[in-house]
Amino acid sequence: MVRAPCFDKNGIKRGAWSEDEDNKLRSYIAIYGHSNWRELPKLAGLSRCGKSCRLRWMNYLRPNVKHGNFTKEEEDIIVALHNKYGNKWSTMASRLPGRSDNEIKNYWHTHLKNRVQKDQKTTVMIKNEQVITSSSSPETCYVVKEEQVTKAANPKQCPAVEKLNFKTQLQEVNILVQVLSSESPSSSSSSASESSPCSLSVSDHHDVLNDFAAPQICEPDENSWIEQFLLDNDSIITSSDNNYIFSPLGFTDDDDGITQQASFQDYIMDDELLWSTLDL
DNA sequence: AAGTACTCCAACCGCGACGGA
DNA sequence: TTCCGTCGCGGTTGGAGTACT
Repeated sequence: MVRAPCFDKNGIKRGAWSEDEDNKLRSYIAIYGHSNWRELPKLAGLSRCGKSCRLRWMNYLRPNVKHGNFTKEEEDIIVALHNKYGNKWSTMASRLPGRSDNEIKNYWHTHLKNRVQKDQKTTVMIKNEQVITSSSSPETCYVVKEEQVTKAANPKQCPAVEKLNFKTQLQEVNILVQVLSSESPSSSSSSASESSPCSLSVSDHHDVLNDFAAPQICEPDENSWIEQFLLDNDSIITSSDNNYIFSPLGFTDDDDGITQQASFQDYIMDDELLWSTLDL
């Protein structure tokens, strides 16, 4: 499954790397590092170009590089990051420890792209009439249409319920926020809790829910599932230094005291808005 | 068993970004 | 400011392995 070794007109070897070449590169970098990729192959006794050495090191020989199957969690992270960044493979790789940009790119194209495209088709089909189910009572189905949430007369009218499941979307956001908050510039200099780069705060749930600015609900007494969901899922997230807070109310940056408040519908219905709100 | 089509991933290529002279 | 060398990124390709006919 690799290119057959060959030599170009300058005597530079190309194609698959041999065990011996790997060892040479590995041991050279272990001793001298890789400050100059161009000079490295000569010094290490390799008939390769610097670019090829760099690629081999970054994708395969580097310590802590994981090989083999991606976990379900890794898949979710990749999908979430791709939503946010598009084809920024190196950015995605920096948030997935042990995976190279090349590996993520390959995995996306061979495994995830088709799956996500399928999902998007389903979303487009019901673009103007989106559906949410309650996580606590799946038999209840809400239709969101132009700033209004109405309870569907018949849950069977909700053909794509799973694709737009509220819980699933927020879980995806939670994963992304955890990944992103771990590399937030301000969190690195934090003097606050050291325990986790991303901790959940439930202490403000009550206030948050009191302030909850939901759009017009046609049947206000029957939206209790929303509260129930919020309590069930600890969906208010703060980074360890409390600089960033993600909550159903908006994305808060305590540094300048600005709270960007988005509508309930924004968070649930519009991926673009949702990601742009998480502008880290 | 043999031929063909398809899958997957390591490696290559070209280009833009960046830093130093 | 411009030029040049190097690095890193993202798209593409080659070809071994596997599935299908």
